[in-house]
Amino acid sequence: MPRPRRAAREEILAKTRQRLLEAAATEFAREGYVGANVNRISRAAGFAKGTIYNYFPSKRALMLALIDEIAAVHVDFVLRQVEPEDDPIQRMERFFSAGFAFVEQHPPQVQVIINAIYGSDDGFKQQAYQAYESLFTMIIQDIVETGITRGDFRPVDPDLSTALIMTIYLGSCSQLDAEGRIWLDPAQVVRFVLDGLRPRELVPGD
Amino acid sequence: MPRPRRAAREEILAKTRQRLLEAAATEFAREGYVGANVNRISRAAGFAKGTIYNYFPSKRALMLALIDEIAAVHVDFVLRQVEPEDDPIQRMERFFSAGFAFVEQHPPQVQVIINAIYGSDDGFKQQAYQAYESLFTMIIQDIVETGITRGDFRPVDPDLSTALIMTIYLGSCSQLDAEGRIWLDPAQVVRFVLDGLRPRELVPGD
Amino acid sequence: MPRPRRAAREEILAKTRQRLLEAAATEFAREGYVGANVNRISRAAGFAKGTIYNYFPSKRALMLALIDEIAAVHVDFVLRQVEPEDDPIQRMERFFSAGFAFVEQHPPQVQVIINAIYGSDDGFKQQAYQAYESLFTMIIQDIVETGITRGDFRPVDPDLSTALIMTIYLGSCSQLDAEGRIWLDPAQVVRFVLDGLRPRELVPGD
Amino acid sequence: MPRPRRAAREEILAKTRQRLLEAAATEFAREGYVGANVNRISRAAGFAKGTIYNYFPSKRALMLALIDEIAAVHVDFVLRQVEPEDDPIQRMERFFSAGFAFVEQHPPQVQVIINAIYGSDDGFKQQAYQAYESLFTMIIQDIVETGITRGDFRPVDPDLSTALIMTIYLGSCSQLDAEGRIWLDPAQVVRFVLDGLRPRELVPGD
DNA sequence: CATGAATGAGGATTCATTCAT
DNA sequence: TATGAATGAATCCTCATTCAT
Repeated sequence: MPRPRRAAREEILAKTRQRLLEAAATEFAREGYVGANVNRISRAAGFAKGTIYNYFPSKRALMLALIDEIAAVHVDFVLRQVEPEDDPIQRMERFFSAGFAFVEQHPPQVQVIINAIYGSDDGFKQQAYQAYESLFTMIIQDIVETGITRGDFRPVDPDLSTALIMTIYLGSCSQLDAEGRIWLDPAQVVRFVLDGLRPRELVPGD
Repeated sequence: MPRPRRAAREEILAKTRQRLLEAAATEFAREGYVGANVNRISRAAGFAKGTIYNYFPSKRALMLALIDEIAAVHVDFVLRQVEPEDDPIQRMERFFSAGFAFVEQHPPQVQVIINAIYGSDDGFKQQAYQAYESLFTMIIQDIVETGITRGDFRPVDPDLSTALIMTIYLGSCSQLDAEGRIWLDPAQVVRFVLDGLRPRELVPGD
Repeated sequence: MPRPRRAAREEILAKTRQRLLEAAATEFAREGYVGANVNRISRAAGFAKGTIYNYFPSKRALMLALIDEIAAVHVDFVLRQVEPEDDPIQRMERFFSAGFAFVEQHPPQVQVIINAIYGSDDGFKQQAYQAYESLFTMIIQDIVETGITRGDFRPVDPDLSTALIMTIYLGSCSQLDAEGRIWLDPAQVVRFVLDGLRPRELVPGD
Repeated sequence: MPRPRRAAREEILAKTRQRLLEAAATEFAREGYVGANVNRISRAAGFAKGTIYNYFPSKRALMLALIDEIAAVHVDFVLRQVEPEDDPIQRMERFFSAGFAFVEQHPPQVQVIINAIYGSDDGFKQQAYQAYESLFTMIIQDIVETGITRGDFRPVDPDLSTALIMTIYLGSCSQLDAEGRIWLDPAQVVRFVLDGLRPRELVPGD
């Protein structure tokens, strides 16, 4: 008898897990990992204190799962919008515009990632780096290296450039005004980056 | 009246305060603000746990004082090395080389600042911004604007550029390897920035 | 939904709360409010130290709740015994005999109230006064004023007399011997009060 | 050479002690014994933290000395004003008027005594009782017993009456309004007491 | 699986007291 | 004798986690 709705049951479980992760993002973003309160997360998600431990074995595991979850959505969101483009320059523009759009749509999630990357916990930092690895790879290989190969970019060091691009992206994302909007103009940021990568006639004496 | 060398006494006080701030930087850097243990700081500085409260009224006040202290030293260190130069390009190079040198010499202090700027506590963020304001002003006015005026840089937006420069600087500072060395090559970072700012012959079709 | 007997659960909660209040009375009575140890209260009630914070948000809130609780029981106990009587004199006798009986049955609770009323904390004082207001009103209106109206008492000032009666009552309650017994003979105390209130033939020359 | 001003030196010591006791009264009155802060007392008296320990070996000793000091002044003040009178009734009136005057002139000191007598610390309670013993004796022997002997009072139990008189006195003293004035009218309080003691023509049926 | 009462380790803070100067 | 820096025990309170229902 308790067999029929296997699918429905799993769907409920997935939805509950999702609500918990959502609430966790808000709490971790506002209070930081150490300052966050697990019970508050569970109650904010509409459950009792104990429920969250049916889904995540510990606060730390919750944070790690959250980093993974955010990164997965984030990476997917960006990659999906970059993919259709062919031109490295336009791919780069797509990367930033999609990235900034994600920030505006998911401020707490982005704050969680920034906390993980710039914070003091090496475990979280590593988790974030691994989760975003495919995005890194994409930028390095599909944008920077392709751009250099095709002559759209100067022959910069791909690893360095990629690191700087991510730095600029993340740094820009953390410059929010009171309403949670990115303070730097995305268009200008991407132009600054592209200007740095664009090939040029050498100025005499360079 | 037992006035045992007023000056000597004040010197001891200053030295104790310094040791406490040093220990605080290490603790806050490793554990983050919320995770830091005030008693541990006091003992790491060589005192009993209560001693720190003779110097700072609360954990929060300690953190704020620490941000100020670090920023003062940091700003002073960088400005001192930038000042002798005249040329905006060389000033910029000095800014990065001095900045990276400071990082290598004071890893915990820098981590504290990064935590403050990228963390969730708006009070700390604001404190850091204010404490670094003179550095910002210097970059904007004495490097970027002067560089534009003199034709060393393209006519970029000074505020935006400065924000990006600081972002790149801080972002680079937080990319440390296991030994606490900056992972990005400082020379390459500054070259990337200068390349982005350098005036150019427009490539046809631009 | 694991709803194990809603009523049973609430009963357990109420019992736990009661045990905590009981232990709190003992501790506050012995140590005073500031000297009392919250952890000790919780353990004396048979729980871990944290448990008390599931029932009272703070030490202060616990004290306020305790004052209310004691006053409610105290007032109820006295009023119940005074009510059946009609005659003001007998009501007064009942007031004292019931009051003293309460003291002998609940020494710590009474000490807590005395601490609140005679102590330095105005918040506690006010809480106690409010909680005992109905007792005051009863004495004023149902004993003193009625007594005066009926000619059982001299036309004294009702407010003053009531204040003095309560003062005498509380003062007597705090005169305990080593075994916690009231040292003053209740019968004599009430006789003293009634003598003061009784109407009289003026002695010549008065 | 350091011999000459023995007297002057002792006078300074006495004055310092006095200032410390004064400050202690204020602090103990406001915060209660446990809540009082020794360092604050010393600084309020115009000295550094440590100074108070040159005069009193511990916080507890300070409290005990303070009780003694207050009681001595209090008893002396009241006895001096009662002594000139011969008539027990007028002695009683003097007792209350002098007592209330003392309260209005030394509110913190009186609060300290009330705390001691009604508080939870038996050591303080005992100290206060002993220090006020001569006042008790005076009331019992010189007012109540004499009054009974002379026919001014009814033949009440002297011990009981004295205890009640002190209870009424102290209770009245602790009923202060916001400005620290005694809320009960002293004249009415003493009249109430005297009415209770006065001999009378028995009302028929009594 | 959901619940929430109970747990107890951990940590910020206070403060009486000491003692070198 | 006066000072005040240093001490560390003591305590309120938080909260991650457990587990019986």
